[in-house]
Amino acid sequence: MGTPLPRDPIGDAQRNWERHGWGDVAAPMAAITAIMRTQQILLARIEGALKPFGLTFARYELLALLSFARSGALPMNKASALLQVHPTSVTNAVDRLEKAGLVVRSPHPTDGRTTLIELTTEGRTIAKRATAVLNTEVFSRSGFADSEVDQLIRILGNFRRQAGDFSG
Amino acid sequence: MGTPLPRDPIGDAQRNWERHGWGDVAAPMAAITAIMRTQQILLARIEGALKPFGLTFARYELLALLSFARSGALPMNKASALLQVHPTSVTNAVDRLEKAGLVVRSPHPTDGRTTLIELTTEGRTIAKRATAVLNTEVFSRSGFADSEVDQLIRILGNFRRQAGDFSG
DNA sequence: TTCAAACCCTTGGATGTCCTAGTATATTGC
DNA sequence: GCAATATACTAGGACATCCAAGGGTTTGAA
Repeated sequence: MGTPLPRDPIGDAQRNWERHGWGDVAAPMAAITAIMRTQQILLARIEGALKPFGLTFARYELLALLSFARSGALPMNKASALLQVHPTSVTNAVDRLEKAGLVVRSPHPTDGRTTLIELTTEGRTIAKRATAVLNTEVFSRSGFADSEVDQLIRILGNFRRQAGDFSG
Repeated sequence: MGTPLPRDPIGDAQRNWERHGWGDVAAPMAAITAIMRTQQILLARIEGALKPFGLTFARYELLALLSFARSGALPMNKASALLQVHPTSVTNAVDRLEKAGLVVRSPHPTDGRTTLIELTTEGRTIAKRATAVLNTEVFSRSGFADSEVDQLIRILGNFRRQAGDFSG
């Protein structure tokens, strides 16, 4: 995975699709494959930036979410819904963040089924520092032009709405 | 993860970024987060379509790659390079595909270090059928307009080239 | 009021990805 | 020709994601 390939493998795949009679879906296939690959590249950059903090992207996302909650606490099911991941993924992330002392679980005051995730002081500090690094090292140098960012937000926003992510 | 949220969580995150003094990178952050989420949605659809074949996307990609190789065989390192995944991921996929009887490992005729992955007859059949299902059930109904597909291919192609995926 | 249905979180299992060795084979350079 | 370096694959481990199931808590309908 070091040296650039001489040719774009996704472009090749698209041509193969066309050559085998799937010309009508070759372009969407290529676009979707490109999304998969782009996600992989971006995730690697993000995880690299977070590594010094002992954080993964999944854990960082949870920390960031909590840091924006007024009280610094959220029910696990709410975190699961907002992060759009399976509840067990939140359980997993909270286990590790709790072990690292960045969050604590506490019982919900009125609903015995619910567990609140609460940011610790250190958790809030780490969240702030990690955000700064992520912003300066990854998001500010994404490689996307401003107009491309706008297009991505628009196109993927429509897609996510269609997919049932949100109704707004 | 069933009911749509009343508001777009990524839009909310973008506003939170702006509110906390990161307005200059809020948009790229939102675009990148949207890519992550879109990948997650698409992957779920793809895996759903492949499930009846006992395939995952990773295994399917390898099968498809082999099916486009003239001889129906490729060295593992070449597959790793073309799929842009770590060699151990290919080892993993080949293990399972071999167990399922869809590919076989064979020694490289001249290089003792290299292992060739070869499509079996059944592997070729499954690849063809899975491709048809994927094309008709996922790629042909991606939810992206034609113009959006073009923009995605262009924007993400530039990005991948910048990231060092290919030099073409 | 009571009890079934709904909801919340966790455990256990299957997969995928990456990284870090470790073994075997090729290539290179002296 | 032989030793040092480079390549190719695999084993083992850390994490993340999802699904299926189980146990506790609430809700709501009879």
